[in-house]
Amino acid sequence: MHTAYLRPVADEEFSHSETRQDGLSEHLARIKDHGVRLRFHRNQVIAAAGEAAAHIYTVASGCVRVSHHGGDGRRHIADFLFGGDIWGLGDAQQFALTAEAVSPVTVTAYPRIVFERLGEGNNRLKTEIMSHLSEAIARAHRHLFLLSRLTARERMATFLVRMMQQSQLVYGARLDLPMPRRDIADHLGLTIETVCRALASLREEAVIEVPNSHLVTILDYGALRAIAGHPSQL
Amino acid sequence: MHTAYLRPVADEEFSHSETRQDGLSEHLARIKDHGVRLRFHRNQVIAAAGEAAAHIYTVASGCVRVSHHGGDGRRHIADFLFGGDIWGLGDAQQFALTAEAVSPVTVTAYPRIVFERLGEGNNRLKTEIMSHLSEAIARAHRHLFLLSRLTARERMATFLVRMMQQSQLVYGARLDLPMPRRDIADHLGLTIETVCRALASLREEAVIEVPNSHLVTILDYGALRAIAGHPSQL
DNA sequence: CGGACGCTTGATAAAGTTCAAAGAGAGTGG
DNA sequence: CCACTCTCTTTGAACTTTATCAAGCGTCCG
Repeated sequence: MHTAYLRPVADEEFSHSETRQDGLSEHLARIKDHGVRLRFHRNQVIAAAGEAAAHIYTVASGCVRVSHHGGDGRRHIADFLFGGDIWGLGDAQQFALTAEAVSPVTVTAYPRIVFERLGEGNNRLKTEIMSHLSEAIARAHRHLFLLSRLTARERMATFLVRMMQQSQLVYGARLDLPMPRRDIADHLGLTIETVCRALASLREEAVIEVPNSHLVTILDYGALRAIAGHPSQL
Repeated sequence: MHTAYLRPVADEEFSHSETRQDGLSEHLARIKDHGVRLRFHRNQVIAAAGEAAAHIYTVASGCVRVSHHGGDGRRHIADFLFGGDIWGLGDAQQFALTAEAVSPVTVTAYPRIVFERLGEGNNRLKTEIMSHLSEAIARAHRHLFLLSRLTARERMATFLVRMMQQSQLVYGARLDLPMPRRDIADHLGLTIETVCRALASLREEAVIEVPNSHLVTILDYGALRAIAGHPSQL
């Protein structure tokens, strides 16, 4: 029996101590008076690709997808963000990707200009940003390998393991997937149908259960990790 | 007739004014006495994944592939580096990826510790590094879309356009591809055979010529770009 | 000249996509 | 509260793209 993935329910008030935490939140706390709290409905655009990158965002609650839209309807979701995740760092003048609400979302938007002023002469902050960007690169590279070389089953298993590791939405062995199948498909470079079949395949082998479409119960975490493959891919 | 891609032959001595240039080279010039020039044969490992990230590298000449090796022989090449490109920035203690020589390569290795000392209190340098990392993220995201949603032909066309834009190895409309088909395949998430067939398909439509396996002549750059698709993918 | 290696092309197979249809769930209005 | 509708999910069947297997070719180098 694996228990390493057991996690308590995350209280709203704890959301800033959550996943993918770098030391940036303490810096943001210093300009919290400039932060504006915004709410978005499901599928609402938080910031569009091409738009002037005027703000930096932190996700307070909910799930955000960050995606690239090709001209002809083809789409790729680069990442899902959850409570505590930061987005919009980096020095691009315009956003390269679009951020949309997967579920009802609350974000805090900090004017970039204030953040940059905070960074001037603040070496520790710049180091933290570099660290954040480095981690983003490492994540992207792991995903490149997934898209380049893993089978549909392996991608699905890897995705579930990643969600287990980083999501605040784990209750025991139950994993909440707030995003629809289409989003998972566009994240893993598959179609909706293949995502369904990959889940069905894992279900048939008693690795997971799928009580409903937004919930997955992990029955055999070891098997799931084994299917996902090399640890460096997670 | 398109001429925008015409470029002079790059002289060895000009290689530091080449592709993907950020403002980092001037900073490196200040610690050039600490730089060690190293030569590598084809397929020699310059730095392996997992190895302590003790140095930062700049490519003086030749072509380097940066790759991720899955346990079972599956491989993905995240990027190809050419003269002037810098590699090893970011704050990871170990390299996440392996760098190998595609062709005979000359690199300059700077001890990371010296570089970091240079960065202490040097805000401009840190800003440059952030900029470099941001660009690396943007590149990775474009490649995620390629792997996720483009067909073999589209990937090949995109690859050729990218190489045209960034390579120093363009002589008129002739493009030198120093890497073997296997490397291209592992970069594009395809097999060797599919790379061959994609090239053959472009050749049959008179978009390119392939005088020999390391040389491609671009006959119709406009068509190539059209096949590659949305500009944001390049 | 011979052998090794990399490239190309062909035939077959497999994985995943597309098309189609049916079922499940959530929200809405009567 | 129920019926209705809309959206999302699931499964099946046919098809397409790409991978795999196999053979032949060219070229580079000893």
